[in-house]
Amino acid sequence: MTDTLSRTFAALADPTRRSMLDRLTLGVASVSELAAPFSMTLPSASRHLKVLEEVGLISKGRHAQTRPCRIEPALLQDVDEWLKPFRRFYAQRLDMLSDYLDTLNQGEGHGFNSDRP
Amino acid sequence: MTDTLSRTFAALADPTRRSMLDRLTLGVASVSELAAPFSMTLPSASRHLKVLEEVGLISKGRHAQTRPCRIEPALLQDVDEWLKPFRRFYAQRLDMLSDYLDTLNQGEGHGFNSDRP
DNA sequence: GTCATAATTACGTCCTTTGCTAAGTACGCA
DNA sequence: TGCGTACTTAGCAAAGGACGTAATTATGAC
Repeated sequence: MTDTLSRTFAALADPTRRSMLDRLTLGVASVSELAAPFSMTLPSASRHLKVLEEVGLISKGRHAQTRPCRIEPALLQDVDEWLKPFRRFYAQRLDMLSDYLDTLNQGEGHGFNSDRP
Repeated sequence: MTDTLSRTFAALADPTRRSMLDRLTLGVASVSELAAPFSMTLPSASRHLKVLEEVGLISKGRHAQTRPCRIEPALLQDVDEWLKPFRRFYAQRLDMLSDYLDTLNQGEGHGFNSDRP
């Protein structure tokens, strides 16, 4: 389990860490701010943020005593890219992509049948 | 770590299991077929498939002695849905979504531009 | 310098995961 | 009914993850 995608998925396999990432879509936040919604101790929350930082899903700056955290989107994009080959299995249920994938299936003939599950 | 999304990400946090899912995009395959590319023993590979089945990423049928496996796309779609709020952080680099998101950013509510290429 | 705040590190414990080997189950066929 | 193939279960050891408490570093205010 040493590759980047595996470590990314492992980091996302925790509801606390996903919730922290959700919070960060609203903007930069300190460790304490990110820890506040949870019932765990600050060291535990800090370790979750360290996991996110070490894998590369967030980065931390410095401002006085606080460590402002922000999202680093590259790995989430990697996850998105990994999902691509699977989209045709549920494309008809995806609002955002349905028209695009319908077009792809009808026209381009990129090597797969649109009537396969 | 009992919620579905956490168990899904945990199941995907293993290169063997992701590789098995990749293989299943080509169509149904038996346990032995899915295990063949890996250097591990058959019981270990079978256990990986059991993890995928228990979380709901694949399902197994029965055909003589074989257990044909197929992808169950619902959870991958859940992952896709979870990614949605993060797409705006890397949208300009996503081929598939760039047109849609450009439209969105220009002020449209949520309609899909149907006269797009 | 002294003190308070923000965050991290150290350490111990519990639980889960992953791999192996060996044994067991389910099915089709002669 | 007995045999081979396909797969699963059982049991064990090694490794990793998540939590808490206690101690430590880093910065700013006084």
